[in-house]
Amino acid sequence: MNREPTMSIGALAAAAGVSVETVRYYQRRGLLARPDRRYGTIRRYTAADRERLLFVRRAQRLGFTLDEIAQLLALDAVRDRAEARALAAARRDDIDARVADLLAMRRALDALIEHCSHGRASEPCPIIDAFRHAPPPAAD
Amino acid sequence: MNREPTMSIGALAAAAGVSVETVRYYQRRGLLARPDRRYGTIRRYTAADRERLLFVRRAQRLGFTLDEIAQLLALDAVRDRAEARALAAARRDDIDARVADLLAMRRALDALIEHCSHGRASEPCPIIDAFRHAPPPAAD
DNA sequence: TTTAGGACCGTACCTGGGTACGGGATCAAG
DNA sequence: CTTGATCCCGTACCCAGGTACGGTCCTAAA
Repeated sequence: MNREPTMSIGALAAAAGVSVETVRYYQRRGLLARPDRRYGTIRRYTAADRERLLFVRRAQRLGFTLDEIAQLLALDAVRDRAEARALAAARRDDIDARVADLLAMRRALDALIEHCSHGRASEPCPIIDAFRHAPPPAAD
Repeated sequence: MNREPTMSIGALAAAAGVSVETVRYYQRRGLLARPDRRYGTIRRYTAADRERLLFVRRAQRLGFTLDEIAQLLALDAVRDRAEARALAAARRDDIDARVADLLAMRRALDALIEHCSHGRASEPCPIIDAFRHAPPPAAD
């Protein structure tokens, strides 16, 4: 594996399937280092930079926010596994809560759609009607 | 039920559990009408206005965006049940897709957490390691 | 050598669903 | 009549996660 800084920012971005602007954005956010310009005035990137960028994208796909990813990266630096596990568990619980929420919505919508497909047209639509007569929303 | 415009914007907002600013925002978005100021310089609202506001909030709780709610309101005005049903079905499909996504994330996280809790400390954390060696993310 | 296509940088803008601010008018209570 | 709470309105700002723009500089290929 090539450890020499050979890639331009464009090549790095392409290798991870993101835009150059996104790479710069991650640099601003502190997720990626901005290498210094030893080789002319253009910054060059290594395979390690590419791995780190891919890491960010993969973690994003599991629902981590950029802030959480920054934390993971920091935990990795000090090899704090317990903390990393806690972070992952928090994400999992968050996902569980969101799924439960979505399923409740789904059931409600399903009932409405079902109800709406029976019954005569030009009566008020049960879907819309339901919003009109449902109990007031709970405080969030 | 009182059809006279009696409520101030503050009373209206309180009745629906939202802030005055939110009511104004909905007016700007075209979800709520801005009554004219026939009774002095202060705008007054009716029970119908309150119902419409509650409608908006309930629909929001089922995951409709404000734009979709505006559509529902328009469909209601012309009593287009088929279209309302289509909108609800689209929301439901959207929810299904999101749930599937979240469950995939959840499974991946679970596997990582499980894997991480076995194995010796001060080795690289499997959670973080997984991001490092996983296949490149699919293009979204 | 010229020229197209990057790279560089700072800064502004986008979405969605609001929240906050500031200055003036008005209303109800004491 | 004054005080304090509301109302009115326009405008700016917030969050995340970027995208877009504009101007200058650099580099590789013909």
